Amino acid sequence: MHSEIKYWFLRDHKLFRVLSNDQLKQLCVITGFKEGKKGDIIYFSDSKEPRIYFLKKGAIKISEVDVNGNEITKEIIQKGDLFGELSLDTTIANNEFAQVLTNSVTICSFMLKDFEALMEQHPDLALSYTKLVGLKFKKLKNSYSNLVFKDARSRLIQFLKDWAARDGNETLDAIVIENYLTQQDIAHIICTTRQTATQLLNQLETEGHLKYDRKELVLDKQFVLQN
Amino acid sequence: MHSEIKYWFLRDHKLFRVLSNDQLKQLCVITGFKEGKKGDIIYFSDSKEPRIYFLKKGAIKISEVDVNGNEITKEIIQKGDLFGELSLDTTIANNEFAQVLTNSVTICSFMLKDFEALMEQHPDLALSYTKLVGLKFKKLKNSYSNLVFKDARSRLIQFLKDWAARDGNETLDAIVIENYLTQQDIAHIICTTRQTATQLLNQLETEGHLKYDRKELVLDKQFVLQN
DNA sequence: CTTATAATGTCGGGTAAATGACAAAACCGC
DNA sequence: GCGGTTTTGTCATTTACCCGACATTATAAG
Repeated sequence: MHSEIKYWFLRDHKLFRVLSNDQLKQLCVITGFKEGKKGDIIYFSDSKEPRIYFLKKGAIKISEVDVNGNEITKEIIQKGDLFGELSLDTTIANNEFAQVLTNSVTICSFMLKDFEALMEQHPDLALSYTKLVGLKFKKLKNSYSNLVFKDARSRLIQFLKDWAARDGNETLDAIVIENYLTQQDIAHIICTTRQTATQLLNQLETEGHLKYDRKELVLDKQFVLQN
Repeated sequence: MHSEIKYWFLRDHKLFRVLSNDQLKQLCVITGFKEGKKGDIIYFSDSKEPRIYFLKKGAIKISEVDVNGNEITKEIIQKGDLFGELSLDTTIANNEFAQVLTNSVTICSFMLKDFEALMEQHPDLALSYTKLVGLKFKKLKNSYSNLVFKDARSRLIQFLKDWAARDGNETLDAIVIENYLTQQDIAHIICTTRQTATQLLNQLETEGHLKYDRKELVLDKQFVLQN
């Protein structure tokens, strides 16, 4: 691929459409360009030079592992989304990392300080970015509430609905999702154990709401619309 | 109090120091000035005219109640802090409200749209604001991890340490906090029941780590530093 | 001081979900 | 195809915490 093309990857994100070509070049995404395959770890949050990443193709998860090896997944990042040190804060450490879920990903990235400089010059950009962070903040608040108020089954259903909305292809009476998540992955997202996730998925399948296999997930349309 | 003085309340927050007097006046905080007493509800998140609030004096909690009447407290706001529609997003509903904890509070506020307009003109402001929201985002991520990884006792201890850091007065071998929280309040913060919170507090008291009563909380300094 | 109200203390039973352990099935590289 | 590895299925046991109930104590209000 010609490197000229790589420069314009960021245009896929509405945040960067307000920028001129020269401004976009300031971010110097070429050096931050990379491809990855399933299982690769993209970054650790305590890296010396904080960056922001743009996912051009594929899907990744943002996770944290505690001292006992327990993992939770805080967010699934899809094609066209940003991740990394979005909070612009580099003082408080957190043990987050990003791992590739799909067979391959394409990523470009830029340094936090370059981005901040650009925002100083471009108030539009700063405001849009603030809203982007604000939205992610709000979504996490929502996950937090769900975790406290709802049981594992409800959280699973909620997740499946969200996944369908983000990633599903509608057919006549179903929504089909190309499945790049194991039941273990799903368990981490809804904050439960693998065994519980398995049981609940089978329970939902028995009830006729979905069909799960390693390749794809088919959700009953009625089921997704209700609840 | 002269209304001229009220205008400059916001100067207490470092976010607003970059602004000129005229710019600060644009926010029109006078109309949003109010005092409140313990138990008062300051705002609901689904209000028609979203605002951002600055807490000049006192302490409040940001909570959510679900359909069954269960409550969680997402954040304690102290003197000098901002709250309200900080995410700048008005599309997704969440049932948050703010309630006064201390005997009295002093608050000023301004409308979201005025603030956004100001950020458009003042990239510095937008950038600082993003960092502020980013920090809150990061703190919530931390609470989320704690909720999943740690048991109620650990979460209580973590909360007490945070509270001591924010609000405590150091003595020779203890940290004294003026107590404006009931055990029910604390339970909401650490996402457990009142009964569990009570048991854990008494357990910690029996172990000699603290002394809790309705007026004040005394934490053993060793205890706060360790763990 | 008296009484109402709110906050704290305590206990036993019930339960969702974790844990650990193992088997079966699906997938992948060769 | 075969053999190793990953993923999924199932179950019996344990546990942290919830839930409801009630007694006791502190605080506020008349």
